[in-house]
Amino acid sequence: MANEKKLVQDITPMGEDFAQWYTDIIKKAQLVEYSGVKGCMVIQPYGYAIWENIQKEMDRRFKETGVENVYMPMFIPESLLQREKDHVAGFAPEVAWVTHGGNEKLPERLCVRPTSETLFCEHYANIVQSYRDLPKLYNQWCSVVRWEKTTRPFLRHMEFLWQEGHTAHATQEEAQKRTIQMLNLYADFCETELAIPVVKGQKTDKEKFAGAEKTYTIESLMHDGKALQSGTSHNFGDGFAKAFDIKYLDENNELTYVHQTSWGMSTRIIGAIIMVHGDDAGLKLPPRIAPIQAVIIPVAQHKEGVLERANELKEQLSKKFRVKIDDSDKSPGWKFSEYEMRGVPIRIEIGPKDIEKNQAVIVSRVDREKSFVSLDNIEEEVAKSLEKIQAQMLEAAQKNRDEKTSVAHNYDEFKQLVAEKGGFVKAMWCGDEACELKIKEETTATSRCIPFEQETLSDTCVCCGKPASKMVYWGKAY
RNA sequence: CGGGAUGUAGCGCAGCUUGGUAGCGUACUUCGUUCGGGACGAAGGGGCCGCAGGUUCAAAUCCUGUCAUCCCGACCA
Repeated sequence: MANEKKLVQDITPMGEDFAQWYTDIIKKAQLVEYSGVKGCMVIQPYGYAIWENIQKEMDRRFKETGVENVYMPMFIPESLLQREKDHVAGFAPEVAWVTHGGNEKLPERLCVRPTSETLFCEHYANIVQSYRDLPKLYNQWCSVVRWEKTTRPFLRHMEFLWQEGHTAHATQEEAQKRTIQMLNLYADFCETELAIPVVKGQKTDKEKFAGAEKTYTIESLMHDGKALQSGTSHNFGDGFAKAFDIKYLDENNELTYVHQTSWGMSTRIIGAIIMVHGDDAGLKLPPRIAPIQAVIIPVAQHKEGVLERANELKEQLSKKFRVKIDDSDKSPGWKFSEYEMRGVPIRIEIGPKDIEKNQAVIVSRVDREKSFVSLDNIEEEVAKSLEKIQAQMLEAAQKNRDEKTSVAHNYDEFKQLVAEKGGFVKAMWCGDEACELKIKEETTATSRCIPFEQETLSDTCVCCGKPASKMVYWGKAY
């Protein structure tokens, strides 16, 4: 359709004010509502349904690799949190403390979990005795609390939902293998299910997780050129095992420390879905996780037989797809715009003219392209259309990311790219944290990751000019 | 936590300069006509103006404080 005019009022155009566009969409599409609790948001049914679909598929993938779900307490005694030095230093500034039970002051205060490494470690120390007990591949779906200074829907809540996987292995090799396996799982999940292309790589020491030996990340790029860390996977080596005394007897009857990993993805990823795919008409949800994959809009529904046929169609399609029918007495035009704004991948129009011809009209959210399909093979047509949309969305996101990825050969070029173009800037780095700090200080860009796919852009660090062997993705981030 | 902005009906806003007890658009309810890209008419319902103090005969309006939200930094998934 050539009709490009803005149908939905009150959504600030992206180009005008991206941040406002983001909040407008979240409010208009009813994903999140602010609550009376500072920094905590109400995730509304439509937003939560996206999370449920993400959970369902991710959980399936975890279990396929042998992971089991567990549930840990939400409180951590202060003494337990203190056990690993780097870990507590990293999280202490942002934990919430419980000091009273009823009217009585607690002998030891409890923190509300900001993450559960310490609890898993304590548990593993209890249950791991022999190499036969390993590996332990646990995951939990829960919420965690971090006392953030500022919050934004999905991107930063004081309490947020996530999954945290925690594994214990006999050897460092095995732990490393699992760390990378989960990173790859996240990356594949993002690309296949969410149509979000990611860059896989390792975090620099400055950016790595508190207590980790190595932190890996998948980084995605939003429509405004800012990066978003979309999932992480850490290898702890035996650092936590030593702090928590997690030992097992190996085949040679020798006491050995376990090697651990942890990995997580949060509701923040929903923010990525919005910012990677959305446009000025509203949300655009990847078919695979869209709560409603197809909405049926009866046209001239007061005419005889229309609603009946539309409902039949709904029944038929519901066996294979997530389908909604809107038979409210709003005008068809209103419904068209509404479901576009809410990101529903396809709309099916069915009216008297269609019924006469035994057809329906399928309209894609991606390009508003209309196709007339016979009711006899509509299931196949819907399936085909959803698949096509999923592919188109990934392609568009890839194109956007590629266009916003550039190479800086020297510092002037680097500064200019970060300031004027944004996006990912690829540049060589000497490995010295001082350069990272200087770059952040002067450009506000941070090192996003040292990608697995390395290129040699030059022999010298873009910042200090000393010899460099690592190519790094830099960018402003959420 | 620093700098800036904004809080008036579900949402978007006007009114504030010059105090006199609240209005517009949209959404909502009912009825009728409509229905293939946000339909039209008529009649209704809804707000002690973020909150708490103060000044005043009188405060949405002036003053102080506080809270929340947004933007830019710092911190972080």
